[in-house]
Amino acid sequence: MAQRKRIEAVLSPLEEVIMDVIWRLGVAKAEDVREALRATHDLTDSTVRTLLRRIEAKGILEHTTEGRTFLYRSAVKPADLANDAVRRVVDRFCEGSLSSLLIGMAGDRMISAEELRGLAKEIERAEKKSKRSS
Amino acid sequence: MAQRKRIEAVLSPLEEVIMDVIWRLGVAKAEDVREALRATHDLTDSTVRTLLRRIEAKGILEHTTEGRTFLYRSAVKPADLANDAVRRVVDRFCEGSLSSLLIGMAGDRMISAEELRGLAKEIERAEKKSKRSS
DNA sequence: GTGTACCGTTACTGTGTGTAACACATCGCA
DNA sequence: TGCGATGTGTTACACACAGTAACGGTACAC
Repeated sequence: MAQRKRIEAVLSPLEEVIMDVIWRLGVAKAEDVREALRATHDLTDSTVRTLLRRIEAKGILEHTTEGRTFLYRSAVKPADLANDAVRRVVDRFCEGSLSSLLIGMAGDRMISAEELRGLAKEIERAEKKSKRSS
Repeated sequence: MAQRKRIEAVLSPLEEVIMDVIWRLGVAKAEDVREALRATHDLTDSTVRTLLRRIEAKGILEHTTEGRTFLYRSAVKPADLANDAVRRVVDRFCEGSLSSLLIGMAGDRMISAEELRGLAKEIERAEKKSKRSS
């Protein structure tokens, strides 16, 4: 598995909404984003562009150009952001122990013993496959 | 297991530091907190009190009085905060699926298949115990 | 009754976020 | 070749929140 990118940047709520659009579309120009959000957020073209630029400055987006038009795409996977966010949570509240967090989530019915076993199996399969191919 | 409290409030970095102190001490008055942080944060009495009041306003702290003195204690467990934080992350980045998050963390070497199995066992034990006692 | 310990009110500064106007460049077409 | 449309960059403003704290009131202890 490729070495994951470590992400410190935190996205503001609206920036996250924009990233959702990008992840859904894969590639998008400013106007695409604006269009996708029209129903929920009535932003001007200018606003959307500012947001896109800010997100890019944080290293979460990148763009290429097609003619004069910027094509934005995500520089990171959503799972990467999730991972780092969880890592921060674990470090802060669980003395770095992911286990204690999971146990808490089980008590909270967010996950069950069966699910964990299923995941373990799945992870092993993935590990074996990557070992064979390396 | 008692019904967990659902927490929306987000703590600022410094507020989190203060909560760390409270969790460690169990109960603390303003001066205790100030003392505990003296090495790392040189805050005035006034500042500490403002922070304590703000955290209490968020529902994370509560206090009783002993004479004229406020005794602060946490209204929530650290694990509860962690849980809600993770829930937010999962909702935002993993379409609500905790499994996909865990798989990502496995790829990231934050957790292994063996650990998941161990946790599954532990959780089952905890579940059985709580069933017997109910 | 005065100093001291404790709390409440108020507020200032800096930074981040949402929002956008306006200016500049370029392309296609009349 | 000049003009509207399209696309981007610069700059900025209002608001909220975080960190910080001064100041003023109240009550207890001696």
